[in-house]
Amino acid sequence: MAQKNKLQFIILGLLNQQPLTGYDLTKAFDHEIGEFWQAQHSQIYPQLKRLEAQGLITHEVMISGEKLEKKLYHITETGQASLTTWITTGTPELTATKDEFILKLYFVRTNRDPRLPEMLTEQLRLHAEKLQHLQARLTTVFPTKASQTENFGHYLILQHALGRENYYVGWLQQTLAALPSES
Amino acid sequence: MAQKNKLQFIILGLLNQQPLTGYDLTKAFDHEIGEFWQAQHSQIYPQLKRLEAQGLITHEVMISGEKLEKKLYHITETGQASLTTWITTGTPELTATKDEFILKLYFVRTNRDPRLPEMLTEQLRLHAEKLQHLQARLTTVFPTKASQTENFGHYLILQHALGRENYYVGWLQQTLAALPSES
DNA sequence: GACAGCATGTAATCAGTTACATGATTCC
DNA sequence: GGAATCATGTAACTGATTACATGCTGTC
Repeated sequence: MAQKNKLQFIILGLLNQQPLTGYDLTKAFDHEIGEFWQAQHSQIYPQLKRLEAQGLITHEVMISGEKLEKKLYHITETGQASLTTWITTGTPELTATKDEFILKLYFVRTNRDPRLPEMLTEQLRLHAEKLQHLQARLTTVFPTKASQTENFGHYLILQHALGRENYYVGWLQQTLAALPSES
Repeated sequence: MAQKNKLQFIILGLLNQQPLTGYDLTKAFDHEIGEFWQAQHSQIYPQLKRLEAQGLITHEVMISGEKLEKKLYHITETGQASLTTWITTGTPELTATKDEFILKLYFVRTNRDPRLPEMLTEQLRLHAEKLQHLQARLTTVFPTKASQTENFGHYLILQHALGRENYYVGWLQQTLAALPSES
């Protein structure tokens, strides 16, 4: 069932928190939400038009300075209903993680393949960096116990991503250590 | 950089093990390799034509029964070189895992959201099933220590997927247990 | 003869990336 | 005045899914 256009729900979810322009939404994908989902402005602007045509959002035109027009989008009640339905409806399909490194590994036939140490070491470096980055994010975005329950979902997924990277790093270290010594 | 056409390398990798028809390749995505990558025949047949046009594979026509033609594809030396280059070249981009459930969680604002227990329980069931399935696969495909080093890459990624699901299940259980009691 | 499975292809559509294109505002 | 950033859009292309389309083989 492909992707079933998840972007529309991300936009609805973000607009449900506060009115935003297309530009604001684009920036959101460069920062916070970009940690686990990406979208470019060339995808966002047409999607906004479609959502508005469906009556899920509306916009008002704001003027910046002399004449620069920006469109501030608001979610409608219909939009909120659509968002709620999406969140409430079950998510019975586990999306396969298309990890290119894992794919390459599949075609390595023996544990004596001379490329293995280098391949694993590179991934170890990358995932250790990601782990560090997530650790820093978690402590800056959620410094206190109280802040964690304020934006609970965001806290959960950051913490989940951290745990996942932690597992990945451990697995890479173990696998590297278990390789037969080069000889 | 999008996907950079990984399908071509999967096909090359599979043909590097043995000659196969388009139909065989399609089936491979329903079974073994389908555990972590998907492709339909409508994507495979055109890709085979492109790979052949590039000289990375060739085919011979086989006759089944009276007149059913099948095309048995072989990898060429150029194809093997291309496969090796792909595996050997670094994999510096970590693909973000686009997990729809995680995305939904992001829009849940408080730990008292009444939808949380149900959402987490459903995922727990799904990932526990996946975990069991992977465990069964690992013991049937790699019953002995010796078999593990025979097809080392496949063993590694199955074992990696198992560990990942194991982490996911544990995280879901922990998160469920830590929710405030319903009242 | 019916049916499941073998075998190969194309067409239409959708999601997502990259590139093209334009203009205003703010700060130095 | 120049540069970075704000702000909005379209076009071209790629990767992937779904649907359309056809015919043969082996088994009951």
